[in-house]
Amino acid sequence: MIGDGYAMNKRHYDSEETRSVIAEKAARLFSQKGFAGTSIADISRESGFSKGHIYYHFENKEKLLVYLALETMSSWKERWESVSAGYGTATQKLYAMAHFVQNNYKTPLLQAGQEVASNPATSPETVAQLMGLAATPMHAYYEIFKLGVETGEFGLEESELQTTGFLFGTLMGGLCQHLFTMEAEPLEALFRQSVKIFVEGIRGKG
Amino acid sequence: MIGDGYAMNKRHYDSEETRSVIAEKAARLFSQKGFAGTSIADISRESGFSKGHIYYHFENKEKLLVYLALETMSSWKERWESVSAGYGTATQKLYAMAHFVQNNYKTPLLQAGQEVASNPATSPETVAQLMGLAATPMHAYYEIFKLGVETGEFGLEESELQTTGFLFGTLMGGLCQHLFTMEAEPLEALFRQSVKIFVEGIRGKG
DNA sequence: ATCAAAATTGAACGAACGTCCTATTTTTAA
DNA sequence: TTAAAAATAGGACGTTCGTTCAATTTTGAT
Repeated sequence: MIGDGYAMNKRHYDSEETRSVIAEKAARLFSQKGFAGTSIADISRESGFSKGHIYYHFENKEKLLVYLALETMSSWKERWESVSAGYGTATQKLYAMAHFVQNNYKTPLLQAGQEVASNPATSPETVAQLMGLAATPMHAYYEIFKLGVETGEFGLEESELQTTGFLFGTLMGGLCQHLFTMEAEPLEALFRQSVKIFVEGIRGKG
Repeated sequence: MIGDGYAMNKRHYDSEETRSVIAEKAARLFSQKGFAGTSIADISRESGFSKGHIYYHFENKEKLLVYLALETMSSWKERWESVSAGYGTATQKLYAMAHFVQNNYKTPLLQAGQEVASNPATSPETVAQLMGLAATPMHAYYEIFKLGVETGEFGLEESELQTTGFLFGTLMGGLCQHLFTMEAEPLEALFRQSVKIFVEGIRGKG
């Protein structure tokens, strides 16, 4: 209790937990039913808090999605960097990424983001924020392929680095769409086979 | 004018054209904005026909989407079979497929179908119809890889045939999502590179 | 114990939604 | 030319939507 001079302005009445419950339920709903397909009433019912209270924590529906997408992506990046450090070769990192994506990448949420971004009625500011999101995983993929070329694991031209990362990301994203409908084991096999095809398809020495 | 005994019951007052205009515009809207994100008013505005008239041609919004998805897929199959006959090797067919998909595959529409199918409020009959749709392109992909194995172009186990087709389809579908946001040329390059990676990644002789 | 601040509710709003219904116009057959 | 049929428009319906707001309960500091 001594020395509480300044840091005491932290407000821990904890409606922080409420906020995170709302965020969690909203994320799942947006992922499963899309942005337009999810109503505030849905989020209210699922989270157990009133519609009005959702607006106490989030300015509006659009800002809620943006918040979710941003938070998801920044946490994704941190976690991947931690995982990535445990693997040495690009090939290993690629397999690790596939496994990581299956368990962490909330692609459907980013899809909801794309839904919002492609709506002409959406504010340019929101669009800009949402479009920047795809850059995070793309950069991570790019880094792996760049490493692979440097180590000689992969035989890619400089110009193919970006596009290969893009294609790998597209495939990862596509597979994630089946997260809610397929069982984990066969889906994991598909993730692994994806990596195998890419590794074989671009390996050095032609 | 002679011999009009029976086939005369064909009604060609041609509101058939109207129907197809509505269908066309609705398909583009569902593709771009999703099912929930597209209103009947949107379709009315875009097609130039009144809201009420849309219900003259289609029972309701859900049936309209099902009709579009079904029609799109059956026409897709016919056209592909016609194109496919012009190419001899599995590798050639794969490149042809990528090009064909970019110009014909209305993947976003099937995504809208998935959106509807995953909604618990959707009738089981509709769900069943929509879920069967993905089978059409999957079978076409499967046939190509099967051919490739038979000719020795590809080195795949029997058990990998289905999954490889599935992965190729996932990648094609993912790339189609960029049809509305990317320019045609760079997108075509991505389609081609996809095929290259697959062909190299699974070719015979290891 | 008291009181201001924070958290939370529930009702109310206008707008937009899917659908339906009644005209009105256009087409076809007689 | 006329009358039935088909095509089309436009508005009315009940509902649901996102959002706001005044009222209430809970919390933290004094």
